[in-house]
Amino acid sequence: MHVTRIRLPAGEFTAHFSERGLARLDFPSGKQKLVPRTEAPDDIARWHRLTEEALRRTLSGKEPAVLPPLDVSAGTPFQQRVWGALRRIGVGRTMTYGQIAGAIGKPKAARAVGSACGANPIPVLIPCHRVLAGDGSVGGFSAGLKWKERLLASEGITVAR
DNA sequence: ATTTACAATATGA
DNA sequence: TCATATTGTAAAT
Repeated sequence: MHVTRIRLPAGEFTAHFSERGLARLDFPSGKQKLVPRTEAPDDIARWHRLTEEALRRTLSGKEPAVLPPLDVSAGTPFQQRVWGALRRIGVGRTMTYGQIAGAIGKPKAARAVGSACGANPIPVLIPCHRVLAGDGSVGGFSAGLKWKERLLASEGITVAR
C-alpha cells in the first residue's frame, strides 16, 4: 500500500493506493503524518496525478473529467452498493439518505445508509457530502460538518436552516 | 453470543 | 411532539 500526499489550496490530503487503485483519501488533519519514502510504480504515479486533478476540479465545483480507479474492495457488498449510488449524484445535486436507500432496493435502510456513508473511505470523489437528511438539514459528516458545508457551498448548494 | 450506537425516517399515539 | 420499529456494521460487553 502506497501513501502519497496531495497539496492543494484547501490543505494537504493523504491518498492511500492499493495495487487496484485509490483505496482511501484523508482530509487535511493539521498534523503532518510521516510518509515512508518509497519508490512509486508508474501506475501509482499516474493515479496520484489523476487523483490530484479530480480533487482540484471537485473542490472548485466542477465535474471531474477523469477519476483514478477506486478500490472499494474493502467494503461490504451493502456499502459498495451505497457508494455506487453516491457516485451517480451529479455535481450540484443532492439526495436524502432515504432516497439512496430506495435507489439500492432497501427503502427502509436509511439509517444503514448513513452508516455506510460514514464508512466511505474516499470522501469528495465518492460524494458522501451530497447526501442530506430528509427534512433538508445537513445530517452529519465523519470529517466534521465544517467540511461538508464547505464542499456543498463550493457546488452552489445552500442548506436549510 | 448479545447488546448498543450510528451521518434516518415513516408511522401511530 | 414523542416513542418505536426498521436496517447494516462495528464496537463494546
